[in-house]
Amino acid sequence: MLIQVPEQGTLADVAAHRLAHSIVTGELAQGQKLNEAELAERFGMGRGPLREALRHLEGMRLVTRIPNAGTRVVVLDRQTLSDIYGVREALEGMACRLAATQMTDEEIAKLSKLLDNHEEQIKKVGGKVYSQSEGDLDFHFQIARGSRNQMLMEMLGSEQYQLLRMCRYRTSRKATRTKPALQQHRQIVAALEQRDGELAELLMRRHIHGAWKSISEMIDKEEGAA
Amino acid sequence: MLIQVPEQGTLADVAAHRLAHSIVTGELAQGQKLNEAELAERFGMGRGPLREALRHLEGMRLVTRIPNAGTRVVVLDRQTLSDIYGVREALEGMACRLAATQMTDEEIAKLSKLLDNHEEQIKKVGGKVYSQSEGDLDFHFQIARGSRNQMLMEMLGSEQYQLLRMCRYRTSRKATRTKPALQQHRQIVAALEQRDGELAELLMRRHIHGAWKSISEMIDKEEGAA
DNA sequence: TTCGCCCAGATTGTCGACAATCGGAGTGGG
DNA sequence: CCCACTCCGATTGTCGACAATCTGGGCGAA
Repeated sequence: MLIQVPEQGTLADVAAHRLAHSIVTGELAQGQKLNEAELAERFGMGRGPLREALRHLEGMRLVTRIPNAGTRVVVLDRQTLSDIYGVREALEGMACRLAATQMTDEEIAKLSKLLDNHEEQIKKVGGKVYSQSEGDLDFHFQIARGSRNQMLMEMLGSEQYQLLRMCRYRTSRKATRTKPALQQHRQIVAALEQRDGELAELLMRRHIHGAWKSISEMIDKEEGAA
Repeated sequence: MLIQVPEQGTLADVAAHRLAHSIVTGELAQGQKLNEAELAERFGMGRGPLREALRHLEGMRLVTRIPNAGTRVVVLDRQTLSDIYGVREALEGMACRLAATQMTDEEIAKLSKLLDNHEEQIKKVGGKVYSQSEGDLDFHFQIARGSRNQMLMEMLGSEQYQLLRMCRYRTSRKATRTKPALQQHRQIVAALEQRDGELAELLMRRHIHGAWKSISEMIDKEEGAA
């Protein structure tokens, strides 16, 4: 659904997808250096296609490259994360406003159902926090789809601008705040059902702002500990 | 200023920059196929670096690639342009709101001065419509800088998401609407001087919305003629 | 001791050649 | 006359080797 099949196209494409996945899931640590020869062997291909994959990732800002000094996974410091959440607030708010007028009744019903599943999983306690996070991702992406704005969809959910997804994986597995989040999701769906775009936008912005505040505190604590 | 030096890094980097520039200025037509061997010879390099450059552009969505069938310049149809302007409205509005509280007095004064130059050039009649468009670009970018949000700056002005710039070059040279645009710019600067973020956002959104309406009509006319 | 130089080892950048695949012209049959 | 098949040229995908550059450690002189 969100994770697309490895795409049996060129080797460079599969490498780009695998690397992108490894990066957003945190399997590759931030700032980690990416050795071309090593990765090429791991993926069973030559260095040519692998370099192309790295250039692709560089284009979407998942990695940083310094000439003659290698490429590294991008580092999301506190300031960058703050910036990202600010942009997300604007974009997802916009998506909500549009979705309120553009989504079909069926889509909204499906969204509501998604939250039911979500609640179910939370009751069964936290073994599967990961899938919970994945579900949250799905919720936000479905709304982006509902906006009927292709660019918005790409920025928020698709392979493009994975940065937004990256911080989620990095933070949301800590799994605080799942219950208030669910509550807020319900409120948003209610606003969509009433076709109240302004309210939906307001609620979404508040939801994301709250998420950032929570994550921000968490970072402060981590840094205090370290 | 906005156009960065060709960057004497790797060959792939200079190719990426030259191609990106050719695309956003319209020197390379939309949908045009890009032949690897031909471009490589034109730039005086092998196909390796050139392919990397294409992969980079693919990452930033300036070109589309179909396996075993070559890469083409992205095509901005009417729907895509509409989507882009919608996103720009949200992002530049946000930039304005932030800039109202973040910009220094000096920066705002400089912005006002920029508009003076701008007005000067308009009075000298339109030989240099191109530079007028460049000036408009600068105005918007300076505000993005004023937001102090790095991600916003990259999305709106820097090399990333050149799509936004691309449609400008393609449309704004027609040079209608320069005077009302200048008027709106003045209003925005006035709002910034008063540190009224809400008003500044409103004005910017209206400004961009108006620009889209104007461009949309122009496209309709073109399609009607064709 | 400490600073600077120099030299390997490793890593990145570039090229040329070869294999795989696609599109289209030409041809033959219905 | 039209459709389908085949083959060929052109273009893309991939690999291996070589050149250029950086990094880190050892050595010698002040």
